[in-house]
Amino acid sequence: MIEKRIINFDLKMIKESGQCFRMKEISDDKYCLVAMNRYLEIEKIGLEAFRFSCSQEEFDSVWEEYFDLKTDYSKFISNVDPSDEFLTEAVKYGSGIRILKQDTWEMIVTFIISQRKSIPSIKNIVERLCVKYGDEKECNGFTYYTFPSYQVLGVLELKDFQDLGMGYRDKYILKAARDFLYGEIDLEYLNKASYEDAFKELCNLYGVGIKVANCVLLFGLYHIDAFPIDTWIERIINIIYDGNFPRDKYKGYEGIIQQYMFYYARGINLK
DNA sequence: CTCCAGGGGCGTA
DNA sequence: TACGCCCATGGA
Repeated sequence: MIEKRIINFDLKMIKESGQCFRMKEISDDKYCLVAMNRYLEIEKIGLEAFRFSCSQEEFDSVWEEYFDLKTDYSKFISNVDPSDEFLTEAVKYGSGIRILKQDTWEMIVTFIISQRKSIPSIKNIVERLCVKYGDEKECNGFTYYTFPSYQVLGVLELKDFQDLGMGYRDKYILKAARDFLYGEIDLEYLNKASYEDAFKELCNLYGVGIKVANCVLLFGLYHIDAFPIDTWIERIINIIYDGNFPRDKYKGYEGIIQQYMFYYARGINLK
């Protein structure tokens, strides 16, 4: 157990921001997640104070980077064009959001699953996949399941996915797992590649298009200039920005701006 | 280029 | 109990 003081960090906002699917609310001020083959609980114990259920060493080596805690998000918020009422409200509304640096393989599979799915549905499928093919682990008496590796998924057959509810996406995931397993695509390369190179490589995967590739780039590879356009963002651009969002104003970190927009639009149920 | 399947759960009425 | 929609993509 360690305690940290962190600003622009809201567990509920991060959980609801649609970038991660394995974070759960235990109570109003307490959340847990399974990520990076570990289980973590975080409790809000004061205005800007949090208690992490891990050692200082684990925090330093895993979670500080995972939650992007070295980045000052207040500068993204204060740089918003004040004449842009929607975005000004959006960053206020989602001021505790952070872009997580999640496992690349997990992001590929998760966002393949996400296509044409609602967030609750995505969570259910991911959980079933982990329970069935992840490793069972235990932390302080709590049993959890890690996200299955491509080594595990790549040797399965299509029928092994059928009771998980992923529908036609099963063939995409099996093919992706085999591509990694047989070295058709390389995680090390993806991690080091530029935005453009990683984008091209991701789009070569069967079932990965522009939207999913940008989600992997943003939520897994921390290319914060990636700007995924889903139905919500498309709706915002059309309704609020008359079909043209001024990305240039936020060049280099438009992915973070995108996340505020997404979270706000969903929160107010923009129609 | 356009159109549409594909599987199934979730939210709204 | 219906029915539209869902953080899209591949293939015709």
